Order: sequence, then C-alpha cells, then structure tokens
Amino acid sequence: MNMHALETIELEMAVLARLVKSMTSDLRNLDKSAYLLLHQLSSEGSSGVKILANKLHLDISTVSRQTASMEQKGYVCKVPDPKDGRSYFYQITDLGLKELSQYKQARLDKLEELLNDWSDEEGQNFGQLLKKFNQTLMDK
Amino acid sequence: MNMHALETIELEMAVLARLVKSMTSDLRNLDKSAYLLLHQLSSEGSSGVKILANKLHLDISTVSRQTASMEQKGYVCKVPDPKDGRSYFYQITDLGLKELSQYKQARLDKLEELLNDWSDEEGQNFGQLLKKFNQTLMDK
DNA sequence: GTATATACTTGTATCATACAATTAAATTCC
DNA sequence: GGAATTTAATTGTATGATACAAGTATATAC
Repeated sequence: MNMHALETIELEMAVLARLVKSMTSDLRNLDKSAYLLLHQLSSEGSSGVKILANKLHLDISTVSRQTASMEQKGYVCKVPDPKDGRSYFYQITDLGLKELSQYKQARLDKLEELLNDWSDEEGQNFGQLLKKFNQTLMDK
Repeated sequence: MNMHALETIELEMAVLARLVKSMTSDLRNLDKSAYLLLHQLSSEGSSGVKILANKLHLDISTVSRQTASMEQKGYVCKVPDPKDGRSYFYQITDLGLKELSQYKQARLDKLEELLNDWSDEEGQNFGQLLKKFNQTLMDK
C-alpha cells in the first residue's frame, strides 16, 4: 500500500485511541469496559470466560473480574455448566439488556451529533472501512 | 446520517479501541502514551505543559508526569521561559527524535504487514476518513 | 488412582489517567 | 507598593483496565 496512506493511518490511529478514551469517559452508567462484554453475550449468546476472553482479546483473569462485576450489578447471571463442574455460562439478564441498550443509545446520540454534517456516503464508507480494519486486526 | 452507518461506526469504534490497546502493547521501547507527546513536540515545536495538555486532550497533571518521564530518559529537555518564571518549554532532543522515529517505524512496519492486502484506494480512503473523524472529535 | 490438564478465581503489579492540594511566580487593584 | 487573585506547573492520592502468576477445584488420561 501507498506509503503516505499508511503513515496517515498510523498517526491517526494513535490520535483516535486517545480521543476515544477521553470521549467515552463521561457516559459512565456502564463500565466502559463492560460494553463489549455485554454486547458479545447479547449478540452471540452465553459463554464462559475462556471463550469471552478469546473473543474480546483479553486475559481470562480480566474477563473473570468483568463478569463478576456485571453479575454483582445483576447484568448477567452465572449458570453452572451441567456437563462440567468447573465451568459456567454467563447469560445476559433483562436488566443487562436494558442497560446495554441505554448505553448504546447514549453513544449513538453523541455520535449522531458529532457526525451531523457528514454525508451518508462518507458515513457508510467509514463504517465499512472501520469494520474491515477491525476484521483485519482480529484475524492476525 | 443513515442510522445503519452510525450503528456500524459506533460499534466498530468500541471494538477498535480495544484492539488498538492489545495491538500496541508489545512495541514498548517508548511509553505508548508518550508517542503523541513527542510527535506533538516534534511537529509543532516546543511548548509548555498547558498547551500540550490542550493539544493532547489530557489533564495537565498527566502531561506533567509524561514530560518528567521523558526528560528523565533524555527525550526532551526542559527550558525555563525567560519571560515567565513559572513556566517552561519542553523541547524534543536528538535522542527523542531518534526514539520517536524508531517507534513510528515499528508501528508502520506492523501496519504495513497487517494491511498488505488492502488496495491503495481503500487505504487512502480510510486514512482520509480517519483524519476527518479525528478532526471532528477534536473540534467539539 | 495418581499425574496432568483445564476452567476459573484471586493476589499482585503496572500504566495511564483525573481531580485535588500545593508551591511559586505574575498580575491586579486599591 | 503591598495584599488579593490568578496562573503554570508539580505532587499526592485514587481509580480503572489490564496482565501475569499462583491457587483451587474438577476432569481426563494412563
């Protein structure tokens, strides 16, 4: 790929990481970190910490703490695996779904306001490229 | 903007933030956090912590610690402002420039490998949209 | 039935960050 | 010109997200 484009992506990616961090720091009903966890449980169904850790690219100890915290808040419930006394499934609860949807909506509202002068085409394009980029990162 | 596009951007942005975090955790000569600081000093010249904090969207206390750490490593030097006894300029040193460039190159190499099957056009497009997105975030 | 592997949790450490308190210098306002 | 206020920066303290290592309990293999 063209060097200039690479350099742009490289720098802007660093800038973005910083900006996203400061941007999301104020919608704090939900632990920011738990968003993807709940999303995962909601979109691909219950699973145990090992699978979650894999999907989320996190250490299992981190996920274990996240699930414990989510359980404590009533957003997920911990179901023992009948086939294996060591393992559990975490299942998102109705309250968890509600929280997830509210948090998502808050993010969407904010984003919509930010991007209010972007064209449909730019938005679609950006969304697709971001998705592709993530896919590329995920697979390697 | 089209709702579906917004939703894609919203979700993929969260995924990206996570992926970028795990991706960059292994090129650790330079504190990951210091990269943008050195970049800023190198591209827009010396300045004090307040201005840096503004440009980097960080608290001045955070920047103060970052500059102290960079100074300790010899990547920046701290020059008293002759006009104001309270303030300083931080200036990037030759060593700092060298480190910055090495770190940047490592990131570029990694990115190049990741994106080796992307077309020039996609890359350019993505770079431009990322830049525009960051600009949008930066300004609000 | 002992040894090993596996699923998960808990202990400990680190990093990046923010907010609050502090210090020291500059500015303002009688 | 000196007291009150503002400003630039640092330092104290706390937190959140993370990883790695050690521990616990259960399952599997030989």
